[in-house]
Amino acid sequence: MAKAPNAARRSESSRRAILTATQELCGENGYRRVTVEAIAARAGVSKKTIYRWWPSKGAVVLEILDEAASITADPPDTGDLAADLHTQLTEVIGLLAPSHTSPAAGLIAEALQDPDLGRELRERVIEPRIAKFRERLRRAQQQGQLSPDADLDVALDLLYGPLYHRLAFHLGMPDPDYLDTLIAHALRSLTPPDSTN
Amino acid sequence: MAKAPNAARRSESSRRAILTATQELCGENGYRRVTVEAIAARAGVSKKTIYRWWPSKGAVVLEILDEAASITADPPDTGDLAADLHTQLTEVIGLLAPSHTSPAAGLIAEALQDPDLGRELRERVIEPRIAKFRERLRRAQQQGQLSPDADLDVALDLLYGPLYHRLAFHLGMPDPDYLDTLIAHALRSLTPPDSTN
Amino acid sequence: MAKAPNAARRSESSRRAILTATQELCGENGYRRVTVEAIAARAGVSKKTIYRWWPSKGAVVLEILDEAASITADPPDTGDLAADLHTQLTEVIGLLAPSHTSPAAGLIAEALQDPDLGRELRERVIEPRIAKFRERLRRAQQQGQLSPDADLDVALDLLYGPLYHRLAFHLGMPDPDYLDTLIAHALRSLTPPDSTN
Amino acid sequence: MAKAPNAARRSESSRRAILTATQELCGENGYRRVTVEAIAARAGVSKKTIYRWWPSKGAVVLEILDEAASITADPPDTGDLAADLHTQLTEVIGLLAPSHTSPAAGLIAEALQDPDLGRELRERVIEPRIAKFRERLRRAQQQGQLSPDADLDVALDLLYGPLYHRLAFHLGMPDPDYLDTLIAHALRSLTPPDSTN
DNA sequence: GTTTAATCGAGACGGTACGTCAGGTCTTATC
DNA sequence: GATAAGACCTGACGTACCGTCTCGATTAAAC
Repeated sequence: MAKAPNAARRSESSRRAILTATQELCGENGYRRVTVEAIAARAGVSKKTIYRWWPSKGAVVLEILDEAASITADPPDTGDLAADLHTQLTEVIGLLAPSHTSPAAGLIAEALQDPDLGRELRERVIEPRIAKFRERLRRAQQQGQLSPDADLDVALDLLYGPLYHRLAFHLGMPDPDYLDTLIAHALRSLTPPDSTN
Repeated sequence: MAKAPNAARRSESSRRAILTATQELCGENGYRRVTVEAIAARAGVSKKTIYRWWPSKGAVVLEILDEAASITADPPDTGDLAADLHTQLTEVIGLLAPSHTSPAAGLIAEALQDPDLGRELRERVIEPRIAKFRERLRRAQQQGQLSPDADLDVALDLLYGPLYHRLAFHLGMPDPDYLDTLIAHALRSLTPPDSTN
Repeated sequence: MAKAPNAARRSESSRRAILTATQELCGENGYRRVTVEAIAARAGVSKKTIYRWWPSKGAVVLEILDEAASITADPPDTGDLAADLHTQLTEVIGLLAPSHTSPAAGLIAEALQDPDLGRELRERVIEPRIAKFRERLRRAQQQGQLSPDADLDVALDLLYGPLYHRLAFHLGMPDPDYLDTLIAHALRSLTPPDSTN
Repeated sequence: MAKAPNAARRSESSRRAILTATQELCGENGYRRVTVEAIAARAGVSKKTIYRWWPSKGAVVLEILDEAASITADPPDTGDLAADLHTQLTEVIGLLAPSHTSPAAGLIAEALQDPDLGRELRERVIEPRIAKFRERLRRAQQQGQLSPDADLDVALDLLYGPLYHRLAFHLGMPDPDYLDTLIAHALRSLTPPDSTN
């Protein structure tokens, strides 16, 4: 505790400048080519200030995603499950594309090879959002739109999986029609065969 | 043209040493921490020799995967589709885990941020294998095990997707039971509702 | 003018703590490795407080020497010129050795490359002491112990010179016997050849 | 031994560029303000190349002095001892002045606080030259120009000392007349009182 | 006895340079 | 002509201090 920098005296303007510069540089050059030096230069900030508050470039980008995620509303619940899923997944697709300039895609790539960063990413950004998504699915399940014994983890894998499959191999994110097809298949497999839906 | 290295004079022993050293170093330190310098030192080879034949560390690893893929047999076809899928996906899981020392996972991570490497990876390693996998599915479709109008791309997304979803967030690869569950869901959504399977 | 610090409000305890910490750190690590940050930490003082009253580390050390010099008595005058010179030079040797932890030696080294600090050092510490030394020599001259036309600057150069010559090349300070030899030579060259001394 | 860089492959042009750049920068900014980064930039060389062959800025400057010393002829021997000393000391004065841009003065200042550098400076540059100077004095002694029992170390201290005394306090190097006076005093103290010189 | 204004501790800040590391190119000598 | 060895330029890394600055809290002078 005693070693932590004194957050009370932290300069909010520097923090903002760093986050903004990082986002801009990701957009311009792609996550991979962003360097801490360039962030510092663009933000008009010393490298020390970046390293004082974040352990690495990845942590800065993580905070960007974290902020973005905080602002984002909860998963929609209009009553139409398929439509809500479409809305939700479209938003995720928007975060991941285009993969070579998306901070999110860059961070996922780095986190793949950095367990610490991966854990941070999962705990601070992914799981909270997934939890809400799962709640949405649970509500649907309680309303009989999903099989009562459906495994919601399976649902998450079937719905999110294709996005990351395609991301991994630059296959291009699903277009709206294809996304609907994917959702339809996922839902069909999670719905009782004799359902009257 | 005159500048292209003359493959006829290429030293096979150097090539082997490089590939072996790379694979060992990936296993020991993880893809991320492997450097061309370390490969050269371990292989008893000059960096120049590596760069003469491969453009980057990623390309070396790609060749390792390529070789491994060539050796691997075609997707199994025992007649039992679910079992064959299980076999096939288990093999992929074996390639991807553990994600921090798997050359494949490392290469996917790097390719995410390097379009050229991504293209190479897709064309030389992924697509040929997927093509065979798709053939296997097509045979199943012709035998009525899948809906005649099922979209095989959807099948690929539903079957492979969960692996990459879990890879992306260090969620752990599916265990055999869960894998069966995933396969069952995928197949159910690709099978006519009135199917007697 | 309004910006000049108000000496009346100055905290004497901070001043003392800074000077003490500096002296300790010089002794422990050598002048070169002493930093303003370390002084502040050791003294329990903010860097701002140091910079408010001194322009640099060198100035702090200068004040230490200045204080020490003020305490020190005037050059001795027992009537025995050679003995008095021996006493005086021995004291200077004590200040300069051991050269890597002596604040004085460190300051001289830094002043060599910093004209401003050099001027301060000369004006505040060196010249006042040299003036008294010169007076002592003048008294000796008036008493016929030195040639009436002896150049006292030469005397200073011959007497002090060897110390700095040896300091410059880590040749070790003269031991008492050698010091006597040096003094004898200096005096001989400053004394009339037919002197009956 | 195995860890030492392979001097056989060393680039002489880089070495020259580094030494030249360093000398220029010393002359322009003074030793103190010369940085390894600036040397590298001016020489069109990477910092790595500098650190491969020298441990520090001081070592580079040391090599400059070493080279200069190698080129310089031996101490003169015209038979006129006082004149030869004058020539020799004038050359040393030329090396040390002006003290704020002279590489030699800067190096002496740094070596004062860096025992390793000090030892290198002494062994590689100072002692070889002093040895020849001492030989010159010994020849003079054998020819009866100095007292047969004169201590040549004392001679060195008396002759070189004033230069370093004045260097230490920015007192200005002796002008030719004053230098003659100093030499005359030193010689008088080293010559038998009844000498007929 | 209050004001009140400067100093104090703490330490964040923009900088400069450090010394190190790896990338990818080029040179030299060997086979 | 390909190779092993490794020097080279480039550029980024993460760190150490510099000297400046902003914050409340303290404190001594002026009211």
